[in-house]
Amino acid sequence: MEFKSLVDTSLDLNFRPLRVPDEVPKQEVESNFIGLGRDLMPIKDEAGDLLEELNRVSAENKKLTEMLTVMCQNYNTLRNQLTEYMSKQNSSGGEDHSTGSKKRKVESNNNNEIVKSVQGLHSESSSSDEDTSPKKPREEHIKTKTSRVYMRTEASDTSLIVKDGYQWRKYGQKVTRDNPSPRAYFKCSFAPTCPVKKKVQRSVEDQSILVATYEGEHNHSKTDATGPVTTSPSSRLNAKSSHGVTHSIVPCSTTLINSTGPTLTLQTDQKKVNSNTSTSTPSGHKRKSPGSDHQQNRPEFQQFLIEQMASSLTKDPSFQAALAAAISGKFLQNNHTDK
DNA sequence: CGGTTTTGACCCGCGC
DNA sequence: GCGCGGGTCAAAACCG
Repeated sequence: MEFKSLVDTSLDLNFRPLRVPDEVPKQEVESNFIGLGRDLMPIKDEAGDLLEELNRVSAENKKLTEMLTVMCQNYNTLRNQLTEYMSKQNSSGGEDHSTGSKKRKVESNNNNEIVKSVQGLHSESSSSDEDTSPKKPREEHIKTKTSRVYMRTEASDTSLIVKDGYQWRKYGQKVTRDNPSPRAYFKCSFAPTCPVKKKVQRSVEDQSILVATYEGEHNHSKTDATGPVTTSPSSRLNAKSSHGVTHSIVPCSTTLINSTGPTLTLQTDQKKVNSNTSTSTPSGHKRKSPGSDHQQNRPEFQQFLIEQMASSLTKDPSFQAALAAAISGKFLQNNHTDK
């Protein structure tokens, strides 16, 4: 995929003095300056020191959350681009015929990407459309084209939501025999005008992978789908840069937040940040936060960094969990020190 | 209040 | 013909 080559992702979070902690976020910091103050300074100095440190940590915390927001935006932008790219490919190449392989089972997929078009694997379209379907009633199945999209999420995330820029209405859920995970059935919200349906189910082999099977083609654009309805978070995100805060979950946070324990802190703060950033330049140009005069203030570096991180997000779920844990850890730390 | 989600019931095709 | 299983319906619950 081209998008992958666009942003190479060797993630380097060490651009700032305080690293994003993988394991010992809070206690290490605490003990560091507690010990420092106890040995060398009187109590007042220690308190001042703590305050200073607290301010620093708060500023970093704020910046981290801003970065996270920007990251989410970039992530979703990339994903939307990818989705559009895939749908273009499907409509151009996947319609006529593809390979003639056929099987219904979910193919094994050891994908590292977050979304994977399975143009080559797909096969489902051919099974129902062309090869072997004298048995199937032909009314719809001959016309409809099917395609599959694989999306990596956290295994703990049970939402079965595949954000593809369209609005979907869930009309059923079923536990199928060959897969313990429930399969969700969605219709396009524009139905009956738009006949598209999709099925979403976790992969049997890798619970962190959602398999979305699309049937039919949208007769409207994604942008048509932007609206007050709730099932299309990614489109909402795109609109968000101009609208400001939405009261639902930030799109990529469905993965991020659901995947980690301390969800509330992160989520509410994202809302805060969003409301802040709504006044600034949208889509990846975040404003400077006060007191940060490191190299990351250079826009090109920021851009590069953001792209790196966004791409990293798309590839490494554990990174998402680690980042969310780090940020929420900071929040907890702040709360703890405030009291 | 309107739209969405949930979920049990129902329908229907397929294999035996 | 019967049972199974996937897909859909529809009423109730939920939500903003």
